[in-house]
Amino acid sequence: MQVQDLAIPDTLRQQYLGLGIRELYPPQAACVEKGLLEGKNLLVAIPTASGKTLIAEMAMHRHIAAGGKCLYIVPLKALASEKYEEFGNKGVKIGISTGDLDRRDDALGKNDIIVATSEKVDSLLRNGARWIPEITLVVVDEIHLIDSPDRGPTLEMVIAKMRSRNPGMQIIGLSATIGNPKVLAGWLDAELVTSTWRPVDLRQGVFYDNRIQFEEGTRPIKQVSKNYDDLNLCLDTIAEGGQCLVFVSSRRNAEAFAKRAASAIKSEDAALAAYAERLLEGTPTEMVKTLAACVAKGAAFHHAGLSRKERSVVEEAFRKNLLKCISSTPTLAAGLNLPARRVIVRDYLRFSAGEGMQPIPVSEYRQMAGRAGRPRLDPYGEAVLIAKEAEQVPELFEVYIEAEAEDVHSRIAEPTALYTHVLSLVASGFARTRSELTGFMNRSFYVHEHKQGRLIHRAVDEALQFLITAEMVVEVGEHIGATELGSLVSRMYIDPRSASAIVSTLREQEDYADLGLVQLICTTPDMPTLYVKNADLPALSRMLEARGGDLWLPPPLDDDEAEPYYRAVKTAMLLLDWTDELAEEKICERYGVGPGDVYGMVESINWLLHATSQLARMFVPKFSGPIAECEICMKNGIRRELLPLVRLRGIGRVRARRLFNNGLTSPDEIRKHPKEDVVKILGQGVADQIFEQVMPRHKSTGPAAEEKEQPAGGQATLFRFG
DNA sequence: GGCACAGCATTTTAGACAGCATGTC
DNA sequence: CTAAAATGCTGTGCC
Repeated sequence: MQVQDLAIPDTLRQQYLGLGIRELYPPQAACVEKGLLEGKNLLVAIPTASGKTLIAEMAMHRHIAAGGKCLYIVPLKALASEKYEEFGNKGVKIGISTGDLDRRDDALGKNDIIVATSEKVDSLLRNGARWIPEITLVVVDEIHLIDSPDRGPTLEMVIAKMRSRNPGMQIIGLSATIGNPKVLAGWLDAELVTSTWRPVDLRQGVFYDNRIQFEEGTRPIKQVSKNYDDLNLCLDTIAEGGQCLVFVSSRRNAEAFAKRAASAIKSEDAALAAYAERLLEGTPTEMVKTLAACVAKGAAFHHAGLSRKERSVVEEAFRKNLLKCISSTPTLAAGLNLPARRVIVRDYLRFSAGEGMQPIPVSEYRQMAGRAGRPRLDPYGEAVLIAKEAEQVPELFEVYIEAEAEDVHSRIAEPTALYTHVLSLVASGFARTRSELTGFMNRSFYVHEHKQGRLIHRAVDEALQFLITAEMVVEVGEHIGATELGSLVSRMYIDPRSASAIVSTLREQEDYADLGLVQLICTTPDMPTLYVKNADLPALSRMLEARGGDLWLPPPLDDDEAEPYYRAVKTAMLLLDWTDELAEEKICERYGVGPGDVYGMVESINWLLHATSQLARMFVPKFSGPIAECEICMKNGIRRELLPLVRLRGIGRVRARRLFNNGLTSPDEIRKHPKEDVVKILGQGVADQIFEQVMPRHKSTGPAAEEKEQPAGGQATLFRFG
């Protein structure tokens, strides 16, 4: 099918022709034939990198040309940014909305395409974003993630809510190949497009005894290292001029492989040295030093312990073909598009708590294998599994290479997933009575899949009962509605169980304590917690001994609850070290984590502290002041004594500390000192900025310091009935 | 008695969404 | 419950 003949806007056609795209890939053509450009719903279940983006883009431009608006839903923040870039510069307005990147609500609605994560879309629906009814096309990327136990229910609910709100809208689901695409397509009232076609030839094989056995023929691999097959496979691709991605099961494995690869590759490139230098800026942690040493020699590792900056350095250097090899945990498999000539799936067993070592699912193998082969750059891609015994060779072929993809199932019948979604349906007006609630759930993928909803209706009742007991929902005759608390919890996007635990524990306390507060939040299901090692136990007991009085939750008597308790306490300790201004590298060392973990944890607690301070304002006003202070301390990573200083614009944790240690402990104090003192500490520019704020020039406006201050009392206008 | 070290036993183990309101070194 | 690598611990040999 020729681009020339497509019913797409002419500007887009010219763009494509300009890029040398004249003919559609077969799966793309199939989509057009099934009514992609005529508003038909579509489920496109095709392999990674076979042109899904173009399919979505053509449909979106059609809608925009007809005055419509499009919503593109992605599973990861990193993917949102990637799609934002891809869709940009083509004559339409793109907006992006994730937890940390956001145009304001109303301005967001001015865009033609809005890219957002599924949770953010859910949140926008809960908060009543005004542009939602204008959406005429929803594209759901990686729609098979509806099967994910933790995040799948949100995706399912978002799809159901959007379709319920905008009944005439077109929906396009983009999926990896799955076992039961017809069932999913049936739920979406969609035409189904499946295909195994790929733009770059993918050769899949198993390595054993110094050769790769492909489906057709074998390929010998030179044995450079005696002990490490994975390294030999990697060096083989490099010798041939390709790059290599190695997927392993743990961070430690990823780092160990990168070290080995680095000392075997030994690149000496000035550009690589510059990247390594960039990593070492500031005071690097041990992990970053290791990473920089590897990068300098042409290899790197990639896992969630890396901060965003570190990740982007690695990704960029790999894209520029400077890095020859990355060893990675699953971060890279699911995340952004970073293809390589050869993908080595070294560890296909992964530890899982309570279940021991588990084989990874076929879908995950496919996702990793799909990274092999860069379109237009590599002649072919290779995905290689490593066998340790001869018998494993046919087994791996059977279990992964020739296996059918798994079926996709609804995960929405999990009672724990339903608390938040039932509350949201009630609070945002999707269900005003029990029968409306049942009616909504009857249109879920779960009921479509199982042809009956006994289990789910029971789970919904259970969730509703919890919400009524927790005073988030009230039932008056026929009518069910959200209370002020329920509405707030739904809009803050926290788990009702978290909110309930926070409110009831706050109410029980006589006195405020940072430790108790942070401990409480770390115990909620919304907070990720650190793993507790045996070696941590002495330090934890010492802490419980010394500061037990400040804890708000006593140690459990039951052994089963000991682990989550210790995890929460350890996490709380890390966060208190952060507000105690302990240097990042010390925190990483003390808790055995990477910079990325620290940021992740701080980000989570900030979100929950914000929610907690809103809850406290409403229900436990005596704590609302100190909690709001704790929130600012956590956001900046400072002790309480610096609070007055960070209220000034341009002052963060470092500058505030420098001022404080020089005796300038508050804006008032600064005003009393000669300006030269501040210039000496922070330099001319910053000093100017500070004095502008500290010295009131107009009586009417007052100093900026006061404007930034938050009101401590209740703000009735913040809340409205749902 | 004290130290170095081989060899066996034990420990440890992936990832990442959300609020809010804009500016740190 | 399944693996594999790093770290911890014990015991031996030697001075």
